[in-house]
Parts: sequence; structure tokens; C-alpha cells
Amino acid sequence: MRTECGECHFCKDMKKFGGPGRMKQSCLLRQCTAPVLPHTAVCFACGEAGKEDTVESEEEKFSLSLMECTICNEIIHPSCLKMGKSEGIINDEIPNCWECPKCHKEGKTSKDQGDGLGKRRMDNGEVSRWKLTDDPPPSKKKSLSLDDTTRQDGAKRKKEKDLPQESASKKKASRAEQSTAVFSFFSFLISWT
DNA sequence: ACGAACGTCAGT
DNA sequence: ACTGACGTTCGT
Ligand SMILES: [Zn+2]
Ligand SMILES: [Zn+2]
Ligand SMILES: [Zn+2]
Repeated sequence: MRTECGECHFCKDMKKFGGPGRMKQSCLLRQCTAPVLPHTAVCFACGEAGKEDTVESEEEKFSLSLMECTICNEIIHPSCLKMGKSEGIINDEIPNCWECPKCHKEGKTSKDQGDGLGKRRMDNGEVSRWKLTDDPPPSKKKSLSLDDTTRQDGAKRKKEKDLPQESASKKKASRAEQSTAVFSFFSFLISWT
């Protein structure tokens, strides 16, 4: 809720402070201390969303909420984990965040990430990233189709000033735009080597 | 491994 | 539609 400092790296990028506005990050003084899961998050086991608001007992709210593990990054309803005894370690600083019982069963104590990627904020004050997209736990590799449909969100590269070539769905680049794209492509080839 | 870039989400 | 900003990808 703090006001933007106007002087940090990200503020200086903002158009409102005269920057190009490409980074699109919040002011360093305004970083969220309690990030929540996206609304699109679903349970790794049952594929459904969180249902904490369908019940009023605090105990049931927990078992029907979605919890994300800081170690394996799986998001799951605690109630969808049918494990005998083991309890997870709940991080009360960050909503819907824990170290799941599965991970704590094996040696996976805190600082070994199953896949390296996907970090969040550790208990100290240092920032990290976290990921919520699944990754098949220990075996398969996720096909990673290079082509299309399974596009994660996120970003590809653009360039520096914007290459306006788009496929057939939306704008249908004008021929002038196409030729600039071709020109840019040749410029790129020339600058190679 | 780090940081810039950017698509996309979420709120208005 | 517009805005802020998150999470992923890519260049280095
Ligand atoms: Zn700032
Ligand atoms: Zn579930
Ligand atoms: Zn886990």
C-alpha cells in the first residue's frame, strides 16, 4: 500500500516515471508480503478449486483449501492427501503455503527443491519466485510441446521495438507490417557473425 | 545464474 | 477497455 518511490529500478521503468514500461514490475517498496494463489489454481489430485468457503469450521476450511508445497510445488487439497499420519509444516506467513506431508516424509527437509525452479519466499526476508503450474512429481517429464496449444502463459521475446507479425487469428498484419518484419529479419541475419 | 522482456491474469 | 503486476522465457 505504500506509495511508489519513483526511484527504484522498476519505478524508473514505468511510463509514469519516464521509463519505457517494459518490465512491468511493482515498485520495490510495494511488493506483496502475502501473495495468494491465482484463481485458476486447481488441486493436483482432484483437479478442483479450493472450497474453503463452503464450510465454516476452521479445521474443514483448511482441508478444503488449496495448499502449495514449497518443496515439490504441488498444489493440493489436504483432504485429497490420504496419508496416514504425517502432518505438513504450514507456513503462516504466506497464504496456502506449506511443506507437504509427502515431502517431509523423505529427507526433503526444507532446502532441496525437487526441480530447482519454483521458489517463493523463504522464511527469511529474501525474495524468490514460486511456481504453481504442476510438474509431474517424480517420473514423467511433461511433453513440452514446442508448437502451440499447451502454451504456458508467460512470454516469448519480442525484440526491442516490436515486430508486428502475428499469425492468422487476430490482427492480420498489414503488408507494410509484413515487409518491415522481413526487413527486420534480414537485419537480424546481417548482424549475425 | 541473473535480469530484461512480455503474455496474461485480476481488478476496476 | 484499461491498468498493475505475476510468472515464464530468453539473452547474456
Ligand atoms: Zn519504486
Ligand atoms: Zn483435491
Ligand atoms: Zn511437497
